This record gives sequence, structure tokens and C-alpha cells, in this order.
Amino acid sequence: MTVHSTREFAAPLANLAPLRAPASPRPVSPAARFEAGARIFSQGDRAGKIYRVKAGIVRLYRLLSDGRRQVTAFCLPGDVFGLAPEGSHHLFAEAVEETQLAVYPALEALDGDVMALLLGKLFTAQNHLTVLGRHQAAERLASFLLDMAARQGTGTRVDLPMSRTDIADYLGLTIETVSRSLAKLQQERLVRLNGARHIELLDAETLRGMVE
Amino acid sequence: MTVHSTREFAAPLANLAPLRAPASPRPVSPAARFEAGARIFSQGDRAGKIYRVKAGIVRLYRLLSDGRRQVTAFCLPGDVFGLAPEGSHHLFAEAVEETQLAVYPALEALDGDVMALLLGKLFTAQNHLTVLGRHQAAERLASFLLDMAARQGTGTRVDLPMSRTDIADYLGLTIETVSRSLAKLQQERLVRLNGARHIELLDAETLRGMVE
DNA sequence: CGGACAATTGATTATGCTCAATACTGGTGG
DNA sequence: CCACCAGTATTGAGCATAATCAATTGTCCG
Repeated sequence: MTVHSTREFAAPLANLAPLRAPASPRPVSPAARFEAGARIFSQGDRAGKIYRVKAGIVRLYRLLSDGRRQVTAFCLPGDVFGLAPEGSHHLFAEAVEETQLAVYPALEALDGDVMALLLGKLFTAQNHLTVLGRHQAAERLASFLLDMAARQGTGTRVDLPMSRTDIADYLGLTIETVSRSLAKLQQERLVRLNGARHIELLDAETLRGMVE
Repeated sequence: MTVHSTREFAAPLANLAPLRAPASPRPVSPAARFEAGARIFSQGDRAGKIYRVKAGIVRLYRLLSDGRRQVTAFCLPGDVFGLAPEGSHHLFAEAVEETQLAVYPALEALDGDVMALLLGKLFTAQNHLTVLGRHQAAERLASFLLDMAARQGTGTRVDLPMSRTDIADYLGLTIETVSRSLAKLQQERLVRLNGARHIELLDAETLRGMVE
């Protein structure tokens, strides 16, 4: 299994930069741009600010002291993150690729239905729980690919900005098992790889059957 | 692996019974009593009511079409459950042992800080995610026992009202592996079993080290 | 005391992990 | 433009952990 250290994942490049006023008519929250790999916040950091992904993608993860890593979520454009109980973050957040975020000073600054947002996150977490607890490797991959396809809204085409390591740590597998499971799905003509990070779902129906 | 069916878990004994007025001075919500094994609500049921455990214990779980089951949480006295997005439950809820619940007509009827409650549940789910994704069998057991001990507030004594099947489905293991992992912890003098469902934590420090 | 269910223990198998080697990819410089 | 290099991904062989199948043993009730 790939093992991680906090140091190895330290962010050398994070920078906060005010952005020009956007096209939107309403007043905007301050914004920030992060390089690929840049840390947004760390476990233990004082919490408060809320973030919404404008462009790019963010990984949220928890790190065990021996370096094992669990990615709890990938945040895509539109997604909100940074909510924490008791004033202190219990997750790391990092930009997977170059990313732009809207930053809100507090939960209250969000305009939408915060309760619905939280309930949605809870629902997602419970699904993920089922995948990790009760699905086999290929099924986990299928679940991940279907989820990414749905969220990207690009039909049967998925692209994966994150590395195999990120995917493995999200699915509770190793990179080798991710690779082999993808190969297996491809042999079964369920997906097709156009390069490692661009995947076409050939039989979404069967894939859905694998995860219920 | 133990495989479940919805039918097998059907609740023959659920009954709603108004309780006498409690000692508490403020007006009370209607209450209900459930036999061991009784269904409280099912996946797909119309949601709305909120429950708080008064006595007993409740399991929440998701069921896959082939019978695999993932228990997402055990609710102990004081815990609130039944929150669902979009008007429809996505989990089953059942009484593990004889259980009494306070029933609230809606989320708004809860007096406490609902936001903090949801954030807490999210935090718990993320912890559980890490356990399922990145811990070995014995480590999962350790995590579960420490959690139960902390929540029961009985120091180093834990009692387990739920069966090995429930524990296995909570930890993403089989009952045999749960049994063997307990035996292993016992051989290492970390715990001691007084009967299958009463466990003493002999070395909580080391157990904590196993889960970080 | 007996019966049914729950839990443990044993033997074997299978899935995914580890260690290792090879192949691919994208960016850089000759 | 192409060769090279570093990082990333794939593939292979053997191993370890947990699952499966099966047989006891233990426990709670009636």
C-alpha cells in the first residue's frame, strides 16, 4: 500500500489572490487560486471559512499516524466544503489540479439551503461507507466511475484529474488493485481507456448492476 | 459472509404506544416502544419524523439487492436519527433490543443545535469511513470497542447488546473474522470477554494506538 | 433438561496486498 | 523533431489477510 506523510503532502504553492469582479450581478465573496497539490487547510487548523469550488477539483482526506490515507471526498465545481464542527478541521483539503475557490467568511454567508447540503453530504458518506464495507474491488471502481460520470455531466465520458493513488485512497484499495480492476472492467467490455485518465463507460447498465 | 434479505428482517412486532407523561417539566413529544428486532422505518419510506433514543439501541443500515448489509450506525440513548434528505429514508432502522424512542414531528421540533448535530454525524461518518477503508480486522474491532466504551460511559466495561452479525456488518467483516479478531485481542491481553457480550478493556492505551 | 440460536474454532480458498519489473506519458532540451 | 528523463501506470509472482465452508461449543429460554 502507498503510504503518505503530512510533510510529503505539504503545500509549497498555496496563494490567496483577490480576483477581478465576476460577471455575476450580486456581490461576491473573496476568491482564491491554488496550484495542483497545494494545501487549502490541514487537520487541526482553525475552521470557519467555507469554500465552494469554482474550477478544478479538491481532495479531502484523513491521515493516520503511520501514513495510511483515506480520501473521504473529491469536490468538483459547485461543491461546498470546509464545514467543521467545534471550530477545528478534522480533514486535509488539497487542490488535485489547478483550482479556483470562492471563499465565504462563515456558514451563514452561504445563500442556499445549508441543511439540505449537510443532509446530502451525510447521504453521500453513507453510500461511500457501503462501498468500502461491502463491495469488492471492481465494484468499488464501478461505483466511483458512475459517480464521477454523473457529477461531470458528460454522459459516458469520464475524465479523472486525480492520480491512481488518489483513487486508491478513496476506495480503500492499492494503486495496483485499481489498475487491475480497471483492466478487468475493460476486458469485460464495460469500459474503455483512452489514456490512463480518460475513460469511456461502454455499458453503464451493467456497471450500475454491480453497485446495486 | 452472512447475507440478509429484507423479508428476513421484517418487523413483526413494532407497535406505537403513547407513554405516560415523564418527569421532565416541558411538554413532551409522543413516544414509542419497539421490541427487539422491530422495524422503525424502511429504505424508501416517507421521511419526516425524527427520533431520539430514550432507552435501548437502534441499528441503521443499508441493504444491497443481493443481501449484503452495511450497518452505518448504532444509535444509543440520547442519539437522534431519522434525518433524511428529500422526504424519503435511504436507510433501514431497527431496534436491536427492546427500545423506547421519543418521536418528533419534524426536524424543527428538536430543541438543540441541529446544525451541530448534523456536523457531528458527518464527522462520525468520516471516521467510520477511515476505519472501513484503511484499518485491518483487529484494528476495526478496537475502534468499535473504544467507541462503544466511550459512548456508554462505563469506563473500561463495554456491553454489546448487538449480535456478532450486527458488529460484522458495521465493520465490513464476517462474524467469523469478528470472533477471531476478538480472540486475538484477548490473547494479547488487550481485552477480556466475560461471556460473548460483555467485554472488559484491559489496555485502552494500546487499543487507542491501534486506531491512531 | 432440551432445543434453538449464537458464537467459536478449524481447514481451505480467494481476494487483494506487497515487492518487483516493465511500460507508458508528458515535458524538456539537444 | 526526437531522445531522454521523471513521474505515473501497468503487469507479474508470491504472500497475507480475511472469506467461505463446515463442525463444534456455548448460552439463553422455555
